Amino acid sequence: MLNRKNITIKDIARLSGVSAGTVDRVLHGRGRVSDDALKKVNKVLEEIDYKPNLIARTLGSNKTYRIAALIPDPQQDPYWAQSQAGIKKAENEWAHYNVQVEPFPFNLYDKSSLKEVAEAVFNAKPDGILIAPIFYNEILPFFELFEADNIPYVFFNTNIQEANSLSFIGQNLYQSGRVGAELMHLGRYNSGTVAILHINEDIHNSVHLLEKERGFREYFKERSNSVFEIKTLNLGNPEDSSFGNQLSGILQDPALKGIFVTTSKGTYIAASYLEKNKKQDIMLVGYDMLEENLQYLRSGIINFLINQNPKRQAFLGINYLAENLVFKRRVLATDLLPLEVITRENLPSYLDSGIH
Amino acid sequence: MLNRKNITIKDIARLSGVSAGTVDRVLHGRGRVSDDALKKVNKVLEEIDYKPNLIARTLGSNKTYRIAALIPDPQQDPYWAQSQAGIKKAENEWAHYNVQVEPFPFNLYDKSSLKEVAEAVFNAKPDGILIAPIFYNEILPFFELFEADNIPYVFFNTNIQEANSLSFIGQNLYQSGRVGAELMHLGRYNSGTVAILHINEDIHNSVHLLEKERGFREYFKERSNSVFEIKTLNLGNPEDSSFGNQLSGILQDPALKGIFVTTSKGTYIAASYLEKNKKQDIMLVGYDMLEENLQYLRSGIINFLINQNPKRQAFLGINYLAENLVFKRRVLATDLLPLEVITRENLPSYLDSGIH
DNA sequence: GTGAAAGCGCTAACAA
DNA sequence: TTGTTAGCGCTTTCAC
Repeated sequence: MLNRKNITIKDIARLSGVSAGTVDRVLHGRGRVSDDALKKVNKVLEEIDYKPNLIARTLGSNKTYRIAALIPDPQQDPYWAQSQAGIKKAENEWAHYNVQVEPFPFNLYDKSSLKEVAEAVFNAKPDGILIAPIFYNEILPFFELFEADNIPYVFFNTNIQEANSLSFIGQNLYQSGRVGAELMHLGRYNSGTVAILHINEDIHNSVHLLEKERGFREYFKERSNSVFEIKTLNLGNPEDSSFGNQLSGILQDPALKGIFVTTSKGTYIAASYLEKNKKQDIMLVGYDMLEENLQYLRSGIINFLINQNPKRQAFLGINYLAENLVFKRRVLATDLLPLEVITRENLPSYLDSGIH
Repeated sequence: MLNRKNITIKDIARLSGVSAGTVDRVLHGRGRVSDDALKKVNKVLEEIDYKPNLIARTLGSNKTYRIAALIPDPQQDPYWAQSQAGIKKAENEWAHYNVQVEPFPFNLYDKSSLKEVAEAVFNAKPDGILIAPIFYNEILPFFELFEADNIPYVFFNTNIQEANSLSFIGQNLYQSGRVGAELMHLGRYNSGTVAILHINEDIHNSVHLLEKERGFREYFKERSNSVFEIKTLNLGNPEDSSFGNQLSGILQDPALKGIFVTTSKGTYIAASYLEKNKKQDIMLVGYDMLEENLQYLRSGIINFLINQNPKRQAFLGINYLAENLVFKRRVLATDLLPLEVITRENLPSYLDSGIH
């Protein structure tokens, strides 16, 4: 266990015949440095393996970083509540490094709200921004503003390719649909009807849902030996009067063998209808570990949940921003999280482990 | 975004009318402090919410921590190679805090090797120890020694209840067997023979394997509607001449519908036999994302892998030790990781994500 | 027992 | 353009 002493700025200063202050200036490109000094320092830097002591750096600079979190109001949806939990967790872990996170919640059901709140974020001049950019048109104009101010921003949940985000954390939606199909395919049936349900009170993520549908359909297209008929149903707000009728309608189809629900809230809504109609033998595959979904998973109404891991997504989002700010570290451009399959039997292990 | 300045040791010193040094002595119980001073400081501490600045602490103390990692030789087994990868990852992350990890590999196939290496660990007087305590009798006597030296140790992979380890990271093996059974149950069959295969060249973990078997059997016992006959087969070293015969033997059973293999290496060995014998329709459920297993998962020979996540187990083990040493943080006593289900379709997402 | 003071490695303000 | 200096908050040594 050799304990080679680390190289410090002082060492570099001594070796290159300048002062620590000058070395600091060279290292950070701040301030005017003479060509001569620059050369001398760079020469030394090339020869040795200098790793700045980040602990000392944060202590010395004594700076606090403020991150703004622009996400849908957690109170409006359990899915987004989990995101918020991830943000809180990350904030706790970074508190040592003087990183603070301020939430800027917007109304999930009112696009203009995103605009207003984004405006507020911009005015707050944070050091970094975490965004769930679910309303494309509303958020788009702000990216230029953020970039003009040199404020790094990270996306999670939804990606916007055209923007210059520091990184994106989410899942491969197409592949997610394929996993849904695979799980459905595991059931005992090889023919009949399978329904894809978009229960979509928040219309924002229709692109999301279509990607999942595409993956789902393509999986079956590749398998000629299974002769499912795949139907898509777009259901709107569960409060609407037509909603119940439509849903009950398809449940009457005697050929119906399985349902793939593309949203997390939709999953337990569909489950409740299955239960009400005593449809025990229909495979139900849906999304996310919402409390309601877990109940139905335990009771066997839901067969599989695909975990989109909203908590971890947001957690990683803050992490990436913080690492970039504190450690000036270049971070992953795209982080696609694993498509976790939750079943009745492995559910307890997911709940027990501290990760989720 | 209120920026309440943090309370420092100086503040406490001023408020209680003593010096910073004395406050430090009180906080850490080091050194002799007069009753009077003790009272004054404690009074202030009770009234305010003091959170030590851990960054400053590590910088100030300028101490380096050495962690010894006592694990099977990674070169002998791909499973343990993954553990080592986790250790390396953790070491990198903690390098800032002057935490170093030194590997102490022992021979997986020679119990006495563990003894020797443990001896070497003890002599190295590390600040913390990560152990995969797979040979019970050999490692047991060392715990007293470690404790006498006040060296915290953390288990992963295998737990030893009687020892006073700081924590244990692993999985619930019984539940893991249940998940295996559940996945098997998802197949298209409801009757026939299902084989549990213990392919166990390293006899050490027989307890492990029996726990998995127990879970597997109990799952089916709870379901009277499925009439599988469950057979257990203990196979030894794949190099042995009898091995191939035994394995081929059960594959001849026309009633055989599925195989549950309880070890990671055993999984691809069983898969290779299925492939050789062109047994396409037999469900194969096994363990871990070894490269060989992934091939068979992709080609459809293996249906499911349960991920024991050796990399993450070891990673967390170092994390827990480091947090305990650096931050004096009390850590989770038992961390049972999620029982991740890997399928052909979600595999890419597991490989892409940086976690695994 | 206790306070003063130096130091951890880096940053940043200030003279020069 | 540069070196010096005074911190950041805590630990640790060393007189008293």
